[in-house]
Amino acid sequence: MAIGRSTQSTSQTPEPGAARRPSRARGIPEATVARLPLYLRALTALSERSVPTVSSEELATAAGVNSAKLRKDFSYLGSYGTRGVGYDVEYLVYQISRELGLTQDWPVVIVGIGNLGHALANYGGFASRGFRVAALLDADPTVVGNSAAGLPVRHMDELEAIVESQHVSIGVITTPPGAAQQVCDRLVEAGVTSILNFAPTVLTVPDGVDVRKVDLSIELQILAFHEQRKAGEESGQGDSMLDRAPGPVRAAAAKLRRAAGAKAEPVKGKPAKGTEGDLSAVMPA
Amino acid sequence: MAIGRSTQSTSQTPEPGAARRPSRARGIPEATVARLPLYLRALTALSERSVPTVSSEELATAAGVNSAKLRKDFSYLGSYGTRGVGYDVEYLVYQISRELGLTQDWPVVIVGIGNLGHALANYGGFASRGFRVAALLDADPTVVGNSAAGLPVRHMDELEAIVESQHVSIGVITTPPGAAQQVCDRLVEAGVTSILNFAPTVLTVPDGVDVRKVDLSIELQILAFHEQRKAGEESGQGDSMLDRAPGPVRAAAAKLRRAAGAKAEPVKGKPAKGTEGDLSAVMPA
DNA sequence: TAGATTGTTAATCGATTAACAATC
DNA sequence: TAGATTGTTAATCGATTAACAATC
Repeated sequence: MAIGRSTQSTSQTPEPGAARRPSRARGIPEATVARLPLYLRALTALSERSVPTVSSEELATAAGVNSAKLRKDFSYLGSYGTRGVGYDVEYLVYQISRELGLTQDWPVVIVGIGNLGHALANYGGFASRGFRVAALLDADPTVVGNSAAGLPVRHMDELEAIVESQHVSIGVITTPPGAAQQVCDRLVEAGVTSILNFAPTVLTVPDGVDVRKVDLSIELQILAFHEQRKAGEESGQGDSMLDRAPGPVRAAAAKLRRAAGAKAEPVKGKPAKGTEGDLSAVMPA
Repeated sequence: MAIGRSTQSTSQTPEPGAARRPSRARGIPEATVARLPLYLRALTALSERSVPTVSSEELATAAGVNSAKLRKDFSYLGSYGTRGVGYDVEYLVYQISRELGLTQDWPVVIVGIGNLGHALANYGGFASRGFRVAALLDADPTVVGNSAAGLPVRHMDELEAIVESQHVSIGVITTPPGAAQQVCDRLVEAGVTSILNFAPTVLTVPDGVDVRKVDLSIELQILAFHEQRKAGEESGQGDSMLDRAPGPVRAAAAKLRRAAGAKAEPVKGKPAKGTEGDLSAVMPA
């Protein structure tokens, strides 16, 4: 591990764990920042319907949060509402946009134009909120030159020149996991200071660089956890007696299993739901 | 809002806001559950390199968290380590897999086979961890019948039959935003109880249904917020004097602006970085 | 003025972290 | 035994929430 580099997993919403990230900027908590885009989206929809004002209760419902939280969040931005009336939709759209930095244009490069990179290049929500695809980049000569979303795919060699000439500060990584760190290093070296990582890789970046990650596999695993819990509750089946045994018994069993050099192998291809994990691979006979 | 339905935004990591979600299952905090997949990924990499044991410090580094947090997380699962030695890699892979429900197979349907649905269907990480694509579905007749990732795209009409016959409990929504709620309703009605939503829509689901969302646009906006802050710090430029003014002054200005019927319009197409938001649209002359 | 709704307070809850006793 | 490392404790920090005074 290089000194002065933080492994900023800097993942989802709060995660104040990420060591050196200044958890609040100008006093706005991370959790609030993460909700501002939700409010903005709901407000934009109201704006399109020409709704002039909205109460915290209505807006909270539209954004999927509770109104106390919303009012608290807005209180960090300032006093933008009117007691007894609510919030001016247009005005709040502007204030939140400004707070999020969306009143300026953010050129973005996407590196790795496989299926996912292609999908992102075509993603409408990209352009709609101040983000502009400055370039699509790939290392594969058979992909370079193709066009995606009306833009040519350019070779990685051009990365530095593009980042510098177009003042790109945000990079999106959609490469295979093996290439992600290397691409990240080049982006950072070229001057990118914010990275959105779709590769299932923990990126190491210098201080001052923000990394957020989007990880399909992790999301599914979290759902599976809750799904399993639901199934267990409803059928009454759950862990084996042994796994529910009190600490000492369990520890002794663990020792046995380790001593046996147990090789764990998740069971695959079994019918779903109501299937117990096959313990035979790790349980002593 | 229908009674008995919760708008479970149930977004990223902690978000204990989500009203009725039982925030811990068998005592495992949500924040810990969300990190288990990270540990599992790091452990799997060690396993592939045939590393027999790992310390909390090493594993924490590989997963991008600190070791105190990792040990605390593992303490919720049980006592699976050996003091003075560390953790048995294979054994821990198995225990975490089991905890996450990955020792069983989870059939998944993907609804909406545009660019993103296509990308997900091809996503390797899908199959690798107990998730199996049971079907790809789309409402568009010109898409139905195409094949993606070796599977035929089937018509939405088949949704209910597929969910029931294959015991699908997890659905992935990659439709346009306008169709998402309707698709969600059908999935839930058919028996799906976990939904991963890629559409930028707040989904309303009955109690007992988990929703997680992945939202590219939100991630980029959060990055933009921090990026703007960095730019402001380094150049000393930031808000206008007025916007930094103390409460009462700001409130008075707000009132003026509202009275003027200000129309906010984010400024687009401007050169990036170092551009101030154009306030002319919302500021009184 | 009376009703409505914000902005803030204070209590509660959950997550993080450092430190260290337990123990391999 | 001595060194290493876990599992747990307790303090701290940040986020959520209900309630209500301020005020439109």
